[in-house]
Amino acid sequence: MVSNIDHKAMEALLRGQGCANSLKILLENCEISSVSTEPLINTILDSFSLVLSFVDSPNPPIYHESSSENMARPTPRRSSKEKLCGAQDLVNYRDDSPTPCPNDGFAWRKYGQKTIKTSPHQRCYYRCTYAKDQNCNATKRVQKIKDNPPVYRTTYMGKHVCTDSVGHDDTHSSKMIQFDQVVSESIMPQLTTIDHQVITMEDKVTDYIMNQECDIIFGGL
DNA sequence: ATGATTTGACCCAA
DNA sequence: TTGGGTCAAATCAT
Repeated sequence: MVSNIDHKAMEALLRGQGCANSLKILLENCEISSVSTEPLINTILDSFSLVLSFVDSPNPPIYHESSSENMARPTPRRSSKEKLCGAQDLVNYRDDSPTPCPNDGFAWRKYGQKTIKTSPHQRCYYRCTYAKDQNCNATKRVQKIKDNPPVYRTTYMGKHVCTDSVGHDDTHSSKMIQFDQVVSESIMPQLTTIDHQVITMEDKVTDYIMNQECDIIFGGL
């Protein structure tokens, strides 16, 4: 089991690495005249500072981009024993497995995979691990939408009603889902960022497709 | 043995 | 009829 601090450190490292790669691409393509490199550099430095703070301090500062308890973490592809349902954040996370599945703090079980007509990539379907046990109807779809750098679109549908949560209370009838800003838009304009977006789920909405799509970029890691 | 993933089949809406 | 979403048996991993 990886600690929460490790999750945040990993996330910060990946963010910094992603920005470094973006900077590299900009430099290689001589695009520094059109795009400021300063935000990239600052983000990289901030990432390292954050990681160092985790190492130095037993009580690391709360990362400013996150308001919920759990950050993504690089879990092994199979973590069947984990009880993770309840975390909210969708973060920049790289998985070396052939089928990247960014851990957003929920426990998901894959139940299908389809080739999509309009896309050369397959779409994977996941549902909450506790869908049966607790009648949790949360599902998500993950589809690669871009090759280089690899960009994955995750679409969340339904809401978590499972109670096996860590940290965040997810049992309310109204659902607040928050996504971390992965990388600032000025840094990666191609990335659809959702900065602390809050979606309130009303009970009257029966077909409450959240359709919160977040393009997750695993830039050249 | 148990739980997760894979994958072809099936269902249904457009 | 076609394509997207889900089911469920087979397979795999622990």
